[in-house]
Amino acid sequence: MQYSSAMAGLRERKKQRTRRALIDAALQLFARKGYADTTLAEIAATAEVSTRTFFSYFSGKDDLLFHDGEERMERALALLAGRRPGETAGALLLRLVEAGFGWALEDEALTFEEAELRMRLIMAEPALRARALLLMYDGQLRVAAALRQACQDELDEVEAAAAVGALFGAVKLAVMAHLGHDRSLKDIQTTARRAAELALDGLRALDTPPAEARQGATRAAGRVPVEPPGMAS
Amino acid sequence: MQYSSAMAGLRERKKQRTRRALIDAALQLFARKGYADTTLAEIAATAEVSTRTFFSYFSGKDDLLFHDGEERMERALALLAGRRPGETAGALLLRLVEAGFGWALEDEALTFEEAELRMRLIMAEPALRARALLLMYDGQLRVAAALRQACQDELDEVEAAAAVGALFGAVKLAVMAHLGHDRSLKDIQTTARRAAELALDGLRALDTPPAEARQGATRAAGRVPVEPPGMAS
DNA sequence: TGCAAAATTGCAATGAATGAAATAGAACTT
DNA sequence: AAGTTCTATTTCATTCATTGCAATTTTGCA
Repeated sequence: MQYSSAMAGLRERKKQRTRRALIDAALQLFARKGYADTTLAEIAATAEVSTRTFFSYFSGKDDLLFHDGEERMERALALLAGRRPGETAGALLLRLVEAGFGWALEDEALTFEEAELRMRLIMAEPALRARALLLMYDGQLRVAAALRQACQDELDEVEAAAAVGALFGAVKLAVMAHLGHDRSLKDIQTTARRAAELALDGLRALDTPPAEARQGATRAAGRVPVEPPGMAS
Repeated sequence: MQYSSAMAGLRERKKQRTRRALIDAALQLFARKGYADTTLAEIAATAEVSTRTFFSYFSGKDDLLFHDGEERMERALALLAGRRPGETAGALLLRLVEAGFGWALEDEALTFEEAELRMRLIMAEPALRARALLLMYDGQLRVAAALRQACQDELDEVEAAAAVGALFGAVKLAVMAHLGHDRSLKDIQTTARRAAELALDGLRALDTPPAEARQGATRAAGRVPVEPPGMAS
């Protein structure tokens, strides 16, 4: 225990380089041959390390694609911990969603191409989809716990969990279902906002289709009147 | 193609028996030694078939535990297709949630012990949790599509997906977070109902903690007045 | 009984993942 | 600078899930 955690030794720098080399090698191979058809041996060889070494950097082949999740999570938890004085639980959660978009966009160290490749791989490979969902799920549990902490006496455990589950569940499914049609970042963001608004307002807001009372004060955002009025299969 | 799908030939009955034998053997071994420490070879040996044969019944070790998902899904889709004349989208979804509980309870061919064992295994093994979440996710997409179909002109794609995601997301996370404390079926059901109500009413319903207007007509269920009125942090 | 389809099996191979011991490379000490 | 300690890497062996293929057995039916 010579020096503290924030070191700059050669050893540490080398490890970071190897880590990047593994990720880059993997992404490149995945892009070229697909996820399933790329072996760990190939990845390790391309990154110039032994196959065994791979496992001291990542817990498995899939872990490679989800290496930056923890950092995001910590920022999310920090945001929740920094709840503003008069802020309601709903507003706090909404702020988290918006902040998440900001983080995703301003993320250096992750080009658009990489992000898109990753998304394509995840959608194509069930194993990766499952892993992604697991991370979301575990993350939501942590967010729910943090929300409960931030709102102490206002929310019980079930309410906090339900709120988080509803909000992110809505956003997730809406974005995923909408994906495949278009892929403009802007459109996705709009979709996510609509879904979030819907979760905040409650599903019953959908129960009055014959135009009326749909302009609740909180309904100001998103919601461009774009869809064709009539439609059938 | 001598006879149609509903046959009773010896061949078919034997297959069903083998299938059950595999499931039973697996559950028994999982219960005794845990999921990870049970090999396919052991399962196959216990069920008196070759290891290779296992794969003509299940797609993998994990598939064994999720064999009854498709049937439930079909019932769910049928329920959605049978939307009642004046029924709102929210009411329809709520009816689906309630029906789901009914199905889970009146399910012969699955004892409480089995259900509980399965739940324990899924919670303990990340790989199984991931698989379960994947099934839920894919299922929700199908439910959203069916809901969209059932409500034709009332919901666009994003609204349908968001509604389904919010409702089931809330129920899922609330139940999961609440699990571990108690395990009474009744309690779980109550938790699920509260979460569903919350998703239907919208998260903003939580935004007015200083007692007032919290007795919306739809808020009749659960919700015992337990929390301390005051709050600060 | 005998034939055709379907199910089962044995065998081999691939690839992910893990454990253990040996080796090489850094960092620190004197 | 040489020696020592700590850590990363490699090598080797092993287990296990999964898949393809060819051989074999079982079942349904004429």
